[in-house]
Amino acid sequence: MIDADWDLYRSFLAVLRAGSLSSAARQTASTQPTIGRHVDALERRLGAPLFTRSRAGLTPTPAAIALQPHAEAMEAAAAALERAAVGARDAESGVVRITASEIMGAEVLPPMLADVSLAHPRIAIELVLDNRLADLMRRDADIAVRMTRPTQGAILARRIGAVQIGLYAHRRYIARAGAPRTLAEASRHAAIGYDRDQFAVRRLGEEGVALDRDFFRLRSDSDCAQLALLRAGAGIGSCQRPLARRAPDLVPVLPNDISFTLDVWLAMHEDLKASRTVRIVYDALAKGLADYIREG
Amino acid sequence: MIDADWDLYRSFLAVLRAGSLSSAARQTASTQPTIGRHVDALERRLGAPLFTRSRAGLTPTPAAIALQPHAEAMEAAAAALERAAVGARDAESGVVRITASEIMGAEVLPPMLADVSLAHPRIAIELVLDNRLADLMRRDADIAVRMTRPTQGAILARRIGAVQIGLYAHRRYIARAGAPRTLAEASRHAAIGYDRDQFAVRRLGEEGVALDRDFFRLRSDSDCAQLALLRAGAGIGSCQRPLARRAPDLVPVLPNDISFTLDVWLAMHEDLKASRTVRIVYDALAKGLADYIREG
DNA sequence: CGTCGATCATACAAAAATGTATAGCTGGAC
DNA sequence: GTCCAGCTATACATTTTTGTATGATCGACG
Repeated sequence: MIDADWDLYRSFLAVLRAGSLSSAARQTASTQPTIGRHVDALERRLGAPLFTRSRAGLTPTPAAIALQPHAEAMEAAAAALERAAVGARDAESGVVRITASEIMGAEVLPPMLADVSLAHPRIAIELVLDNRLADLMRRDADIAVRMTRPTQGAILARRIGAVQIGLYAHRRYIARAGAPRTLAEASRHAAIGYDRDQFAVRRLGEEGVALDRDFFRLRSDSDCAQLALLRAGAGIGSCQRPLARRAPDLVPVLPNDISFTLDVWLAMHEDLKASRTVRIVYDALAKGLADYIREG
Repeated sequence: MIDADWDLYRSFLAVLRAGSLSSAARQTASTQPTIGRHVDALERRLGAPLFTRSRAGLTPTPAAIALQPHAEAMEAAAAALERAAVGARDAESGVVRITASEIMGAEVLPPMLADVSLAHPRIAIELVLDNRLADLMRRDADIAVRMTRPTQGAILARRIGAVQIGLYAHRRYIARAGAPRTLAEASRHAAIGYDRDQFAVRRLGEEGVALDRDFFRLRSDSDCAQLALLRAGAGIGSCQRPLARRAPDLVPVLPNDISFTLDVWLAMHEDLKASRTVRIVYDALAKGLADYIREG
């Protein structure tokens, strides 16, 4: 009988995904020797080699690749169990984990979350800022604030509305460099935009704004850094309209020429519907985001 | 984030099934304090009570019951992973676990397994004797020898044939008590049969042998004990015909009146088809059992 | 009404797993 | 060619987990 500890499968899965013991250890809040021992133990119990060791990392054997779907099934079941457990407890307490884009998480959500936290002192909130989409199915987070429609299966998603995006600049910048009156003029200005983030550039392209990397004179893949540059008067950049209106010194640039909207979606797993705790935060965000959009 | 050790879920499932910490500990080769601590830890992590403790055992809360299917999904995935791992290793070595009925396991299989073991010294064999059906899906065993057609899903089953069952008695018994010539006469003899095993009695009923408990003067729910009684000349009992023919001192009783057959099935999980090790044992048993049946 | 058997909870010793630190190897950049 | 970053493997101290032994409580049963 094999009957290995289920924890070993979890380490196994982490190594499969990370590609090395060290990397897997970093992602699982463990250490490299521990993960290594787990893999050793699992290989011993299963009686089959799972990885070929090298100095560069661990390469999975065909056997390990064949085992991966099963380990992922275990992971999915564990996540479902956790969601069910969270949904089952009815107390207005516990931890709610939210994932959002950088701008949303750093600029828009904090006031709303502050309100929730004050009104419900027993609810703890974790905020994960990541422009990549976190996986609600795997329970990377309980609630997601996204700018695209969630496509995964058992996800409860609500479209809050569309936030307007426009070009802005600080008064100081305008005073020094003047305000462009046409698109052609704008190209001679200090534009703030993305560095290497292909995803963001492509998304802009879909919105009808075809720009290549060289168009930007100030480049950063961090949305927060872009916003900070904008506020510091470094140049012209895009900004969510309600956010810009809160800053009295930001003025619109070419509002009639460049303007588009991004949908705002709020999502949670269906299994968490029953959780009062998650629901409280979800509803607060729904209302807060709706108000925010209306500001624009 | 909850992110509990997966081992906790396993203990949780064991307690759910066993109904008490002590019982769960026995079934998992662990101890009662350990299982208890696991349950405590899981309740703390999930933030919800899972059991109401009492001196008689642990009663699951509704929350725990809701969580059970997920834990079972994890278990199923773990079992599938193990089967895949066993199937993937191609060496003719490892452990093969066989489940069989008492008679089959104690009287019929051992010579075959001895041959396999000699021919393949690196294959270890575990033999589980249990008249209840072990669960191949859960990987309670790799191979099952059964007397009924397996009904579970992804099971590879082969009908080896039908073994004849008849009544027998030892020469010594016949010499002392005489041989019955009719069924009516037989009812005055010392009959060997089942004690409280309803399943066995009902199965006899289905075969057209309607007998109640009082018919038997020598009762045991252990098939091995019944056979030993028969061999010791204690009375008249049923026996597989090939088995009886091996014992020179057992003579048939009323062979024309009472005789029926039991199918013999050999089963393994489909996932294990690829395993050379399991396949070797499976094929050896298939051949050995076919020869055995032909002896009758 | 007491006894027996089975249960959970707790204290303490033993065993096992983990983390820290370090050595050694490898591949790519300059 | 050398350096650097990143990786695995190993030794050792520490922490954590586990097991043993025991006490206390409850219910079945005679």
